[in-house]
Amino acid sequence: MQYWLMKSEPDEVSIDDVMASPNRTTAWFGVRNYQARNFMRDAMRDGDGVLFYHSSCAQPGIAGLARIVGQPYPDASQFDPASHYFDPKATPEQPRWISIDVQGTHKTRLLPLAELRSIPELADMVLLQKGSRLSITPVTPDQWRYIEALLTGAA
DNA sequence: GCCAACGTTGGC
DNA sequence: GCCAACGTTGGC
Repeated sequence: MQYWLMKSEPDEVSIDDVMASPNRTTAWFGVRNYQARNFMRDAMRDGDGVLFYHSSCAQPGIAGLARIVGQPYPDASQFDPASHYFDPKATPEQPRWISIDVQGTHKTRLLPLAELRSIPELADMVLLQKGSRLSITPVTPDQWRYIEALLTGAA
């Protein structure tokens, strides 16, 4: 069991959008960074925990909890010339980019980035390191437990 | 809108 | 393989 933080622009897909989806599940597509892709392809497992993060918005921060569902599969948008995420170098025989399904479990209060930065126990989060921009970053079990308890009141 | 930081591309 | 130029991310 591993844990991840996944960034989404709420204008594109917000925690409310995820919770309103069938089965509260949505395809995570449009990742166009190799390091983030490799996490999806090589490390994510069915059931992994996800911190759902709102980025590039007025109130950046963690907005909910989710989990990984199933296995990765080719991202359909890479083959679609009309898509913003079209990649002319990708073919169905040799896909470059992948999707994975994410199921919302809780919408939480917004845990703002500034508050995350103020918590000593979370100082080592990859998200908070200088220059960190990756849209998918690993979260340690300790970091997960701390944030889960903070947001859900769970022990 | 600004800009720092990082990633990708492509000529050589 | 180097590296300059360019593009993107994302907080502020």
